[in-house]
Amino acid sequence: MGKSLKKRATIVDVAKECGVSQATVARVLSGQTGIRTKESTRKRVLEAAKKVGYQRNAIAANFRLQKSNSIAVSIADITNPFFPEVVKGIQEVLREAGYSVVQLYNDWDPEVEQEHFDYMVRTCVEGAIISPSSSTTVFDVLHSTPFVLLSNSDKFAMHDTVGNDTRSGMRLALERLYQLGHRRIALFVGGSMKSGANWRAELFREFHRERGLLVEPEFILESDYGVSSKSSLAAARKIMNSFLDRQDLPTAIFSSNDILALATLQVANDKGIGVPDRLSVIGMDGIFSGEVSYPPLATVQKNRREIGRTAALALLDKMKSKEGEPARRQLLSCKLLERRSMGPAPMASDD
Amino acid sequence: MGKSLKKRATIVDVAKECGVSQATVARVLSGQTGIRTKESTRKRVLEAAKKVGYQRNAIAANFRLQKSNSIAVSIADITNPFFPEVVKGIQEVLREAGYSVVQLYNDWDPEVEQEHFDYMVRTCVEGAIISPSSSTTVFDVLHSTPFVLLSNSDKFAMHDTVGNDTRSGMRLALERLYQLGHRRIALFVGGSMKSGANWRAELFREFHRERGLLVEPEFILESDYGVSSKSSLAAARKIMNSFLDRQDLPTAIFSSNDILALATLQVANDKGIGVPDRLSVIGMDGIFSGEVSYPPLATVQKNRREIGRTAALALLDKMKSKEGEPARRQLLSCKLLERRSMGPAPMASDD
DNA sequence: AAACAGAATGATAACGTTATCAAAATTTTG
DNA sequence: CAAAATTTTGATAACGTTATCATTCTGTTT
Repeated sequence: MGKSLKKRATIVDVAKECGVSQATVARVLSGQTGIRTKESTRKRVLEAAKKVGYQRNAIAANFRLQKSNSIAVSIADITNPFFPEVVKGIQEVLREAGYSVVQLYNDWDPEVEQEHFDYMVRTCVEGAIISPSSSTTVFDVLHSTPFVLLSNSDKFAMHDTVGNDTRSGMRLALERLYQLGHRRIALFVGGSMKSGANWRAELFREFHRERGLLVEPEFILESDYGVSSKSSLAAARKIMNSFLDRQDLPTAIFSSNDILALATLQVANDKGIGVPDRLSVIGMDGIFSGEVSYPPLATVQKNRREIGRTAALALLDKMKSKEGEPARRQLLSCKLLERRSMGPAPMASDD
Repeated sequence: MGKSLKKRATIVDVAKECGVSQATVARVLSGQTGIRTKESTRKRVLEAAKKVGYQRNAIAANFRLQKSNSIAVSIADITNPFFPEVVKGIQEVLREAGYSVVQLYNDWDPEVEQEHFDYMVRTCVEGAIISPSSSTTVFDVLHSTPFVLLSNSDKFAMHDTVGNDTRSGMRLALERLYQLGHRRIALFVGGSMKSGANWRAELFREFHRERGLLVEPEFILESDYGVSSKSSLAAARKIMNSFLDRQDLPTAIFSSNDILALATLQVANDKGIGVPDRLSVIGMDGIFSGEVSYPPLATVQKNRREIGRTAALALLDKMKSKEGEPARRQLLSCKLLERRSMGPAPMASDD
């Protein structure tokens, strides 16, 4: 406000400076290709622009062109270690395509999320990439704004989505554990979307059924998903603290995300339960902390950057496409990262 | 593009719908307080707006008002675990103040950074919070855009800065180590800004001088700061792998950031060097990974969210202030977080 | 040198909102 | 009940850019 901003130069100023019409100046400076201008005037204009310190007013240009040149990314919480890498992937692609990216964080609050949707419409973002705060998020406000969801839930099948094939990823881990001789496996899930936990438990039971194993109900553990990694960690630690006291421990624990697995590792270390000698621990996501834990955390890795890139490309696609095309769903495959927290099952009699 | 966006409704449409002038509609819908409108027409307008699905066109409004309502945050890399929390703090404050935040990542590339500065001017951001990519970053382009730097370097003394009092933080750690009986301490610094390493080494020597200890030159270790946490970790691990093989190990290692310390922990674990029994390890920053390492990492904690909040408040301040006020420098104090990777120095004769 | 084609330039109208001022409607006052 | 005071409305001009069309300036051809 108070700044003595001596009115930034406009094309009119440039035009006056070098004695041509503003139309000519606009032609030269609009950054368009394939405009015809005499080389000599072109030069004069560029010099004059430099002299008066002209900088294109993007607001005015956007207004005239009726477009914002910006795309919104709506996620719950940038401090969740899953997201930064995703955002980076998104940025890479969208910057390349000439868009600027506005990020909106809703802290898992559906109301804030809806406000953000309103904001997107108001600011005329040309598209959005959204990680829904819950499985019941409604996107009505965005009826004329193209968007892509970061999700692998069936609930959003009517929209374009990009997600990880966590089902296959989970199978990958379970099968490898089985192959390593593990027969007593526990499942540790976080309950961010209540529904999410269910399919995991289902798949877990299915896996056991297929192999004629029976599932010990007590081996399906659930932890509240906190609003931050810190609180998730604390909640998970608490559950593991009581679980790992039992006599008949499983030989392996598969966790639906790395935070849960890291909590498990910590508690195991504290209780002197050797990992992986007595207990194998596998997580899911591939966050950085898993690289520096002890032992380093085996995990089902999601390629987060690729998710971001794929989502961005999908959005650009959608923005170009006609309305009424069927929803496209992309599931990226996960990769099992066998780090030292997993190993062969201990001999049954050893204990 | 292809979307059949049946021309979104404008105030003109609303005006037609309820038979008043667009001026009246604007008065009702501009969201301004203290405008005088008859309650009955006010209601009519609001109803009509709802009916035609009016959403204020923020681009047009911003254009008219000659302001963007947005603020830029320029940082190197959002996947650096230091930043997300800072950004969160910034967002909290700026959202509250009614601004939207555009984030720009330059991946430590000064050229990209300069492009981002140009972008800020073009898009008329009303302010910027910048974590300089190097100590030689030039801010000339931003002469009429208020900005605040995230830095504690003297190099930027002419600008408003918000940073951590890392000097005091480092002393805090060293003094505590001394108090715990450590006399053979090593310093492990990362060389992001070459200059940064120097003051740390200087302070390290000063600390020893004050206590009549002599500094073993080989106890000052330097690691290249990678472009990502991953590469930083690898580089640090390599250095520690050879350093920790020596016979006369220090009893403690202070690292200038948590990544270096976590690498140290890992290598120590691998080599069977007990932490903290034989070696105390302290890091700096307080990133999440330090909570899940083994043992949990003692660290000089920077309150990253508070840094963000403080920077945002400082920027809002600066935006309101007249030009020509002296640069304000805020250094937030750090806190020593004594987790289990640090402990009393081992008895000299024990080994 | 006249006629033409083609390139370069200029004048002007949008884009949707807000702000200013004048006009109309309403209420208050003598 | 008229005049004044006040509230409420309407007409209109910006904001800086781009796009359209008309115009002027080139250079080429007969």
